[in-house]
Amino acid sequence: MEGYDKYAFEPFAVTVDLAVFTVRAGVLQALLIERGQEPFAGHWALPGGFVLPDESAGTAARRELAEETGLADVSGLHLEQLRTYSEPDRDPRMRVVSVAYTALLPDPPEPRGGGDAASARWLPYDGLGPLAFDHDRILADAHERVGAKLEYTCLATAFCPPEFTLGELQQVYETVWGTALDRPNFRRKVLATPGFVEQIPGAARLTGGRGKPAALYRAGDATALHPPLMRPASAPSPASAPQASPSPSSEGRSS
Amino acid sequence: MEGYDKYAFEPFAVTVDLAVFTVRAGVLQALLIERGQEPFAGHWALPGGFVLPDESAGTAARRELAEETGLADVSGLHLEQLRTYSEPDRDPRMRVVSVAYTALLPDPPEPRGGGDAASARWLPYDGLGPLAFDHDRILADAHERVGAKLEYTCLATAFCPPEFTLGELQQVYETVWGTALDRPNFRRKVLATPGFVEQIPGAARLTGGRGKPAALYRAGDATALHPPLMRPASAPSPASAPQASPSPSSEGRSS
DNA sequence: ACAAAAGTGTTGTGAATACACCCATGC
DNA sequence: GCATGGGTGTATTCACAACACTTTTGT
Repeated sequence: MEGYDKYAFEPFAVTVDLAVFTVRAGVLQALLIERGQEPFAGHWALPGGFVLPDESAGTAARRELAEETGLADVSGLHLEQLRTYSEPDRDPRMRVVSVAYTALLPDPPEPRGGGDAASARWLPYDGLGPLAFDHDRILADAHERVGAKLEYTCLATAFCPPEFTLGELQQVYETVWGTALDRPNFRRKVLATPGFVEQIPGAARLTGGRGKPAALYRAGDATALHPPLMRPASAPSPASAPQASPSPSSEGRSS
Repeated sequence: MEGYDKYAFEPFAVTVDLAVFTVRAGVLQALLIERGQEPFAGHWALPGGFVLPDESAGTAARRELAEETGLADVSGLHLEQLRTYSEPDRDPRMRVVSVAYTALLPDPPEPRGGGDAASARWLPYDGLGPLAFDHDRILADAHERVGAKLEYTCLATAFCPPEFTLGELQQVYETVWGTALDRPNFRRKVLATPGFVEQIPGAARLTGGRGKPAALYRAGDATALHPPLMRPASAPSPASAPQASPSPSSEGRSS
C-alpha cells in the first residue's frame, strides 16, 4: 500500500443507506423498500444507493431521500450521518462500504417515490421482521441515536410540521422513547428552554376532536437543550454507543 | 446505477484516519505524522491508511494504531468510529472516502512506530498549525466528541493508566474541557456513580511529589454516567453535532 | 352533565454548586 | 512552619417528579 495506483485493489463500492423515521398517529415508522431480487429478495431493506463520483455521501443521501420519498423539496429535512458500516462480508456480491444516514420527517406522504424504488412503504418500527443485509442493526443504531439526541437537542421538532402543539411534540418523545411523560412537567421544561419553541400568538387548534384547543408553536432557533430532558431510567440503556470493532454492516441497493 | 459492475465507476479508495489523543502533564496531545511528499509535504497529518480488501474499517483502524504508536498490545485501547469524510475533493490525487476513528491512550510512549510512519510525534492540541487535507476538521470533530462523551460516559478512564488517582482523573476532564472543576464536587460525583471507579484497597501514591498520598482507583465496569457530569456552561457550545451536508473531509496516507 | 384534552399551581426530594475546613507529606 | 495536594463537611440554590386542580371544547 505504497503508491496511489487506483486499481491496486479490488474496488470498493461506496453507498449510502437511509434510516428514515416518522411519527404518525403515535407510532414510530420507518421507510423501507421491498427487494425484488437476490440477495434477500422479498425482504425489506433500507433505501439507499451508490455515491456518485462527483458527490459527497451527504449529497448522495439527500438525493436518495428525495427519490425515495417522492417529496419535491427535501432541503429542509433533518438529515444526519449515523456511522459507516464496512464489514467485508456485508454484501455477498462485492465489497460495499456504506455510510448510513438518519432522516426525520413530519407527516409523510405515502412514498411510491418518483425514483426507482420498487415498493417503498412506511412500516411500524416495532415488530419488523428481519431486514436485508445488516439493516436491522443500522436501523436499531439509528433509533438509539435519535432517542439519545432527543435528550439533549431540539431535534424533536424535526418530526413536527411547521406548526404544532405541545401535545404533538410530547407525543414525539413518547413514541420514540416508548415511555409516557408527565404533561405539566414536559410543558414547563420545553417552555423554559429559550429558543426550543416559540408560540404563534393568536393560533390554536383542536387536536383530538375534543378538549380545549391547544396553542400552536413553531420550532425555535435553539439547537441544544441545557439542561437535557432525560428519559426516565427504565430500559437497561445500551449507553455504550457505537463501538469501533463489533459492527456488522450491510447495504441495500434500491434500484 | 442498475447492476453491479464493479468497474462501472471510477474506483473509490477507502481509508481510515486516526485522531489519537492523550493527556500528558495536563496537556492534551494528538498523534500526528509529518508528510514527506506532496500534496501537503511538510504539513502534519493524521495517521491512517488504506482499508485492506479483507478487513473492516475498524480492523484497519486498530492495525494502523498499532503500527503508528509502536505499542505491542493495542487491544485494550479505546477506539471508536467518529464519522466518515467523503467530499469529492478531499484529496487532490483521487477520490478518497475516509472513515475517521478516535483513539484515547494513557501515558503514551514516544511513537516512532515500528510501522511506516515517517516521523510520528505527539503535539499539543492547542496551537496546531493547519494540518494536511481536512484533518483540522477531523481533529476538531474528534475533540468535540470526546469532550461531549466525557459528560455522559465513563470514557475518561481510557486516558488513565490501570491505576490512577482521582486527581489524575479530574485532570483529564479539565484538560479536555479546558475548564477548572471543583475538586470536592468532582470527587463526590465520581464516587457516587456506581461502577465508574473502584478503589484499590490499601494503595496510595504521591502525585506532585508533595502533598498527601492519594488513594488509587481502577476503572469500573460501568459505561454510562447517570446523571451526566456536565461541563460548566461557558463556551458557546457547538452543540449541534455533526450535520449531514457541510462536511469537508480529507484523508492522510502514512506510508 | 360528562369526557377529553389543554393549561396552571404546589410541594417535597435530590443534585449540583460554592464554599470552609482538616489531613498528610516534602522541603 | 509552610506550601502542596488529598479528603470531608455543609448550606444554599436549583431542577425535577408527582399530583391536584382549573379551563375549554365536543357530545
